[in-house]
Amino acid sequence: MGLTKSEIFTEKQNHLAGVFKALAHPARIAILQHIMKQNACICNDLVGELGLAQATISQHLKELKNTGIIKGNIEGTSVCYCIDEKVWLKLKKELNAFFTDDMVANKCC
Amino acid sequence: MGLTKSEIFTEKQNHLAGVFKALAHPARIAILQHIMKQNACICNDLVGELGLAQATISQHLKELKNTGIIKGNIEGTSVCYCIDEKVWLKLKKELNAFFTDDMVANKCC
DNA sequence: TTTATTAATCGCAATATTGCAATATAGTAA
DNA sequence: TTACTATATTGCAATATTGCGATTAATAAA
Repeated sequence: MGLTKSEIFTEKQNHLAGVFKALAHPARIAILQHIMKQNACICNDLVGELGLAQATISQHLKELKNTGIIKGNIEGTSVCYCIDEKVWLKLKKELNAFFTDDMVANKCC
Repeated sequence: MGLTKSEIFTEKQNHLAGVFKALAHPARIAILQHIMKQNACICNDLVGELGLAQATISQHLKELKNTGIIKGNIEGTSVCYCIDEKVWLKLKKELNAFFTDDMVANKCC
């Protein structure tokens, strides 16, 4: 049906899946890496850097913004996007918890 | 077009995105958590636990198996799925690196 | 004002994902 | 053998995602 049955899962599970989903595209990975490399903010040099159309990149930025990972400041005619460090560290902790805390010694196969 | 232009990204970016994609569904999160909680392997008690049809769960398991996160051992008539610890730790490192190594002090917005 | 420039949004086509009923396959039990 | 159980696979419908051209909105420069 193409429609995820989110009602049957916990909020935490839906949230985690949502975070992973936001990162589940190479363009968005590339965008984040690009933002991280520049010690300063960048706007849409991305359009030049990545081989994607402006509309496409704008959409990916929107998705990243919707999940809170990045935030944008209008600077004159262009927009400056940066990682939201608070959110970033929170996500890092969450993912780490998923990979660690829930992991019980599991030796069978 | 619905078709990700993976040619224009690095292998690493595509790989990372692929890992995130495998985890980008609450059912797959739930399946992994379920496997982790049981100190032993489980098969398709999942069909009872989660509210999804057998065919659907089998498909999610297949996806997790394809990315290498879990592996399945045939045990008589049923199949025992477990986390592949080697892969799991590798992924944990990779994701951690993504969230840490590439992160440069980034104070602007 | 007019003209660029930057970025967001709209609308569409192509493709992917999700979910499930039905069926197929494989092993066990009788 | 037949019957049963557990999984996998197939085929389909509904929905989501990806990508982009075209347009729009907003600001800057002339």
